[in-house]
Amino acid sequence: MHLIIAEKHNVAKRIAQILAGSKPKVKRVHGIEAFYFDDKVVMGLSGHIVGVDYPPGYNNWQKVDYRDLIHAEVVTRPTQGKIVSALHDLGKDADRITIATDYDREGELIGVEALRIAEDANPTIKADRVRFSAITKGEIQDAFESPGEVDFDLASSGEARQVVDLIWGAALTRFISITSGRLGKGFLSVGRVQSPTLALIVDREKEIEAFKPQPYWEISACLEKDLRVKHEKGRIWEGDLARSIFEELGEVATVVSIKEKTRTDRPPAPFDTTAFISAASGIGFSAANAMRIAEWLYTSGFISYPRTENTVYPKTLDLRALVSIFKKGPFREDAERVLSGPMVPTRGKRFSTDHPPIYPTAPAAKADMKPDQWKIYELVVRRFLATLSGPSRWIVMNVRVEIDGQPFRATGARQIEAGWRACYPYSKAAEEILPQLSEGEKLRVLGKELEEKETQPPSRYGQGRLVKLMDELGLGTKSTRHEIISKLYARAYVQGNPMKPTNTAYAVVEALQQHSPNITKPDMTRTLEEDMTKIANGHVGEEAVIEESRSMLDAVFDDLLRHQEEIGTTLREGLRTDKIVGLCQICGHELIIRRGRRGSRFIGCAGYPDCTFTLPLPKFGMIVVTDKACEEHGMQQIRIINKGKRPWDLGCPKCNFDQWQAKKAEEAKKKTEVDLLAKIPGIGPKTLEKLGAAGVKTALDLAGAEAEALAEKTGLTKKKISSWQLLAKTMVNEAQSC
DNA sequence: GCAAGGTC
Repeated sequence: MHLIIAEKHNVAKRIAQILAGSKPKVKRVHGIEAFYFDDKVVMGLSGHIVGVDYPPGYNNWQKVDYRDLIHAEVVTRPTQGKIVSALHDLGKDADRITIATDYDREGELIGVEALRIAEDANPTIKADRVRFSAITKGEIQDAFESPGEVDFDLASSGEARQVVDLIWGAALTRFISITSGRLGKGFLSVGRVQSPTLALIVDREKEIEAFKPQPYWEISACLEKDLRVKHEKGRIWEGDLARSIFEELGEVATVVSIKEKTRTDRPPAPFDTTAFISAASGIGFSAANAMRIAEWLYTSGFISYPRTENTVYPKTLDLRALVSIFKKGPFREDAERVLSGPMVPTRGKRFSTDHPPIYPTAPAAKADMKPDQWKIYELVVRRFLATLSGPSRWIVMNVRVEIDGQPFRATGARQIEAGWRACYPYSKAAEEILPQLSEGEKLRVLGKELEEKETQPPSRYGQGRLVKLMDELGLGTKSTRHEIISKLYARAYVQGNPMKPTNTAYAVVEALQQHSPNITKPDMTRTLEEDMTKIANGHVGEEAVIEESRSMLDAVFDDLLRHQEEIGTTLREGLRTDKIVGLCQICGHELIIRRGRRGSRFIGCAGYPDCTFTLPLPKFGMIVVTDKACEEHGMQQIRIINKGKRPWDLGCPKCNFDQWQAKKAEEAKKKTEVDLLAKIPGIGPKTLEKLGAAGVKTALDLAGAEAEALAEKTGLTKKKISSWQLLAKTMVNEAQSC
């Protein structure tokens, strides 16, 4: 039998369909679908099916020596048990295995992982490799007609990457966590990709803090015909100059020149993952949420594979047929407009062979999905249609005006052809219509304005922008960038969007920048890439690269361990400041998030034991001290993050506690009133039921009820009710007075 | 309980 291995289930299915003349037979092996035809069977993996880790015995963070961790043997073990078992079974019966995983480095490694399992089951199995860059009939058939060899060097380079990442990540993560005392659930982490990313955010925040705003002035004037003009100098840095210009402005403006130009505004390139996340971020989706929804749309058959670096549609894609699927439904008008045009697709800068750009694969109705899913689907459809639309055209008008010798200008823009903007409303460009004017025309000056402004600091990174930046710097991959960002939130290194680093992040980045600077820079990824290329080319062995990396890490630890005490001090100080909620209103000391003996958490006063002020905090979830303060109590608002749930904005802990107490008191009051009703002599369970059905549930309800109406509703006598009411009133009064 | 990389 001939066994064929693909990287994912979907691809296995497509390959089987293409290679089998007829429909392949589906059989489950250990729960995994395999596709049979002739004497062949195709099976899909789920990416990596094994992973690297330390052998047992290295699990105790505090007890394992760092040096041992750095030099420990790294083992590979199955992470996808069922798939491994299926592969083992199929391998036993196969005399040939063809690796048909994705055509890239990780794909080669994933293929070798599968091959090793098959060889374990059948040592004499013959292996080969097919390479294709699109899952089309032509490409697949060509690839299978001339298979090549498995590239073990390329796979080794991927393996070196895995080991280096594990060793550096584990050793530094443990060191930072132990040294800061943050063990258990709230540990601090370090990694080749996450730490440089965090450093970007921290460095930007430092820039913002160090920013000194510069004052400047802008002069504008309002003219007849509703024409607003600005002084040509734009920003004027000297206040005296600005004032003197402003004061000398007279009553009449003269139009000096009018220039018109047409401007074409080209449609956007097809979506790769980075551009997709960036666009989704622009309409309010976090990177991780956008990818989660895209994943769902993909597995539900609505869009193509969402993890791609390609911004050029492959020739084999039938664009006209694809647009035609939207001839019915909400995109009808746009689809018809596109179909009636020349339909020349745009191309982005990056052309790779991994997967096509993201495009819609099936029509859908709004009712088919949840609102967020629809928003993302609509974005993909509109982007797709936009890439096949013509440019948007504008007439740009530049008007120069003089007021008492001072040059002013106005710029207008009028859209004359919407082009792609007709179907892609996400990036707006506003029109600015200027009145009809002629050169030499005189206009009265109706008003003038001198505005004092300040230069603004750079803005914080939003998630979309950060993903773009990571892409440019080579940090992470199309599949991992959004996960890395989620990780920074999970570790409480950042909060909000745009992202603001916490003091913990400052402290960790600072410690690393001082003692292990390479892990905080994108260069580490770059050097690792270079080493991997060397391994792939056969110039150096996997082991040599790993050993060199180990000795570099040893040198880093020489320094780290020498300074462990001072690193611990600064780290703990950073962590402490993230736990300050505000100042105690009783004694003025800091209010700090503390941990109780049984893992409970509370806000306590630093003045303890002299001051015993406390506030409770929820048992579960990560507590985040936000930068918003309560106006009434001056305390920072609290946010609780539970994995997989929406964050809970608890707000000011004092307000929250007061509300909770008020609610409790209200409930307790209600309860005693309920209890009181049952205590009235003559009211038994049956009568209680009757009263309850009539809406009388507490003694207070009874006291306030209209006796006659209640008698009618319950069938009880009015006399009885009246006597109970008397009792109820006294009981309620008594209860309230004590 | 650590990383980053595949995929669902």
